[in-house]
This record gives sequence, C-alpha cells and structure tokens, in this order.
Amino acid sequence: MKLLTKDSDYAIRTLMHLALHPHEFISTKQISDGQGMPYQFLRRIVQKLISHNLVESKEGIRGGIKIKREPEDIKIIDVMQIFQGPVQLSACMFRNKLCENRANCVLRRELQRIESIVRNEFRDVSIQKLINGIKG
Amino acid sequence: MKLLTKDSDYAIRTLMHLALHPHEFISTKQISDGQGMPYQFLRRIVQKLISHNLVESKEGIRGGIKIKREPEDIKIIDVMQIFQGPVQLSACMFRNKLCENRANCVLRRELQRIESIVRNEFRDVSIQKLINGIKG
DNA sequence: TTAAACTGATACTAAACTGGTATCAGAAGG
DNA sequence: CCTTCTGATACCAGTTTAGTATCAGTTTAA
Repeated sequence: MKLLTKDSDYAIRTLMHLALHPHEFISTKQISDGQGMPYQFLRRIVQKLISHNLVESKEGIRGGIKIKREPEDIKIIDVMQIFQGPVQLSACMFRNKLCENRANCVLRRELQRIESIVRNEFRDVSIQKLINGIKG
Repeated sequence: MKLLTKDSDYAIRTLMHLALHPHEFISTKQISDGQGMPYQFLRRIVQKLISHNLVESKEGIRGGIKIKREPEDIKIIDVMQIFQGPVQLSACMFRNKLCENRANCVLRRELQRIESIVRNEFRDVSIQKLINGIKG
C-alpha cells in the first residue's frame, strides 16, 4: 500500500519551496536541480499544478512559477487528489445488490471508516504546516 | 490511493466464510461460486493463505480448505501484508543524506505519522470482528 | 478400479499505472 | 535575435493488477 506517489511527493516539495519564496517567479529548472528531481518529469507535474490553480506561471526569459494560493489553504490531500485521484474502496463486488450479502457490507463499512480517517489526516496537513515544521 | 487490492479483498471474504464454518473442509469452487469470485484467481489466493498458515487444506474428492487460526487472531493487516506488502513511504529522495534538507524530513515525518495510524486501524480489525458485524 | 472432485504448482496474459524522457512550438527580455 | 523560459504532447520501459489456463497428483465413493 503506497500512500504517496512520486508525482504527489515532488509536487508537495515544489509547493513548499514556492511557499518559501512567495513573491518571486522561480524556474522549474532551478527547482528540479536544487531538489534533485528529474526536470522533464517535474515540468509535467508543474503544468498540472498550474491547471489546478495552485501555481501561476510567467513565460519567457525571467519567467518561472509562483505559488498562487495561501500555503495554509493548500492541503496535501488536494495535491494527492490531483495526481492520485480519490481515496477509494476496493470496488464493490456486488454493485447494486450490494447488501444482499451482509458479510461484504461489513468489510465495506470498515474500509469506509478507515478511509475517512485517512482523508481527515491528509486534509489536516497544509503546505504551511509543513514549512512551519522546518524551523522546529 | 487504493487501500485494498482485489486479492486482499477476496482473501478476507474467504476467511470470513471459513470462520463461519470452522469445522468443515469447503472447496474453493464452492466459495468462488457462492461469493462471485473468479475461481482460478481465488485458487492462487488460497494457496498463499495456506503457505502463510492461515488456512489448511485437504486434497481429494471430499477435500477443500478450513481455517487454521482463531478468527480473533487474524487481523486484516496480516492479510494485506501477504498480498500487498508493507505500508510504505514514498521512497526517500535523498537516501543517506536524508536530513540535510530539512524540508524533506518534515514531509517524511508527517507520512510516517499517518502510516502508523493506518497500520493501527488495520491491525485493530480481525476476521472475528468482521463476522460479529454481520449479526448486528 | 476408475471416474469425479479436489488441491499443488506454475505459466501466461492484457490492461493499467508509474516514473521518466524527448520534442517542438511560442513567449519574453536584454 | 539569441537565450531562457513555459505550453503542449507524445513516447517509453518496467511493474503491478486482475484474471486465465494447464497439467500433475490425491482422495473417495460407486
């Protein structure tokens, strides 16, 4: 069970970096070099962050990217959902006839409970909270 | 993010079924038919449960499988670890030089905290607990 | 004594996902 | 007009997931 994929990971680290320099446009190249992330891979990730309005960009020679929302308001569950989709159940075996078989519902119910705990944990961690932790 | 794969799912449902009939050998065919699981797929899953000592088997015409451990003692995290391996971090980017970059440690620390919550939740759910839920 | 109903063991497959690379175009600034 | 940047895609290999297939051997009951 993998909670975080590489693209979510890189995206979060990038957002942290941008949040530390909220008024400058920083090039993707500079970030990928500094953080040891593959440049082309990060470019694709950054484009998604832009299309989801977490980051804004400026083209051209002094261009780059800049964080667009308050770091307190960006929760890591938002980033994960962009790259990994929603936290989801093992797809239900019985579709509509779901609850004919009680045994299956029991498992499903437990999974939903745990999923909701996981979602809450990831919703509780913002980019700001992460960068606060750096100083500590 | 998928918490449970199909093989874990089928394995848990199978263990629940076996736990409800702890003294009989039941054929894999009967279980796969009754629960709507693909037979050959379930056979491979069952063999893993046997090799991990959760289930015992009897060959031949009146043979089948039977649960081998107390349903209270089989936690769903055990089953998940058989089929999905351990709950794991996004692999560390910096290997040994991990903590030179404090920002990365912060993310890592949060992930570890959440992982431990997830592990505890899955460790708290036994096959017995699931079948108790059926009656309720 | 043999056919049917089982498990043991293993090999194969298609599709999706993951992580990464490459390319070509166009914008902006000096 | 050259360099540095983003926009937009297309490509790729390896792994994982979910499922199928096959052949061998064991047991039992008719």
